[in-house]
Amino acid sequence: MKIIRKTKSVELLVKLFQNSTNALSVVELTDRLKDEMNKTTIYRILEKLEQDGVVHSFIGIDGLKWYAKCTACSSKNHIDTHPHFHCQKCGKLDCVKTEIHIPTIPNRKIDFAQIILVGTCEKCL
Amino acid sequence: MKIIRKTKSVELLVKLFQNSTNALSVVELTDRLKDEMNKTTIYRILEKLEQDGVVHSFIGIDGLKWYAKCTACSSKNHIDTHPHFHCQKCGKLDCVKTEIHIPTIPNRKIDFAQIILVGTCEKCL
DNA sequence: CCTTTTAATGCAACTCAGTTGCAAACTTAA
DNA sequence: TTAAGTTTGCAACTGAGTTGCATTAAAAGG
Repeated sequence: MKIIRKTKSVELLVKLFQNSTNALSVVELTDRLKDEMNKTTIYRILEKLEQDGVVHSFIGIDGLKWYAKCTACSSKNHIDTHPHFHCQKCGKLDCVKTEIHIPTIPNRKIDFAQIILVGTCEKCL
Repeated sequence: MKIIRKTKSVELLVKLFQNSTNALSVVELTDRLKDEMNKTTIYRILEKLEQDGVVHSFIGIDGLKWYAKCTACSSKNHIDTHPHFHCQKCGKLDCVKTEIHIPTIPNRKIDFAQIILVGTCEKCL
């Protein structure tokens, strides 16, 4: 079992997610951390953090890769079923706790659902 | 009101969507039509077809742009609320008619939801 | 404390989807 | 038939994400 080593870079990234209620795109991260570490490093650490169940990722409606901290995930069981909310005005993206019921579909097996709610957030209303 | 001109390229693309029950990625289209037309043309025509309510687009969980024919859309009212089903085995992606109820979220305005159901399709089961 | 092994990082170059500018070809209208 | 407007192709570009390889840093073993 290969556990991620807590290097400076890893701790810096983890802290960023802990201090943030919303999701972060890799693009934003590489920009904010461009003086601290290389973008390749960021991509690699995020990949490991996801494997370890620290963060989860998804592709936004902008086509970018977004990461957000997990609250109840493990390396084996990623609960990605919660929806994400994308504000079209400020561009912020966060996880929402609201559960959405996914109906079964005849003759198909649904493993998980990726749900992105698009609209206007609290601040921008 | 600028209506799309029905050139050979446009008709070819429209026919492809009419004969297909599932969604088509631009990548697949540019490959299938590489002898008929340029990829720039494909991107431009799809953009216009979407404006006219002939097709609708979305970003798949693969990060690629997918298009599918509309059944009840107009240039003004795109009903993108229906979910899409992505088969992880064969990679096919299609529209499903199953309606999914989107609950309201306090202090937020939801314009639309992008829902991608990921699993195994009829054929691959 | 020093050497060996292993893992983490940076850099540059690359891939690939999607975009843009411009010139050539084709339509339409006068 | 000419002039104006549209569509297309081509080439070059953009930008997110990836890969290979050399370098550096950290753990392990004496």
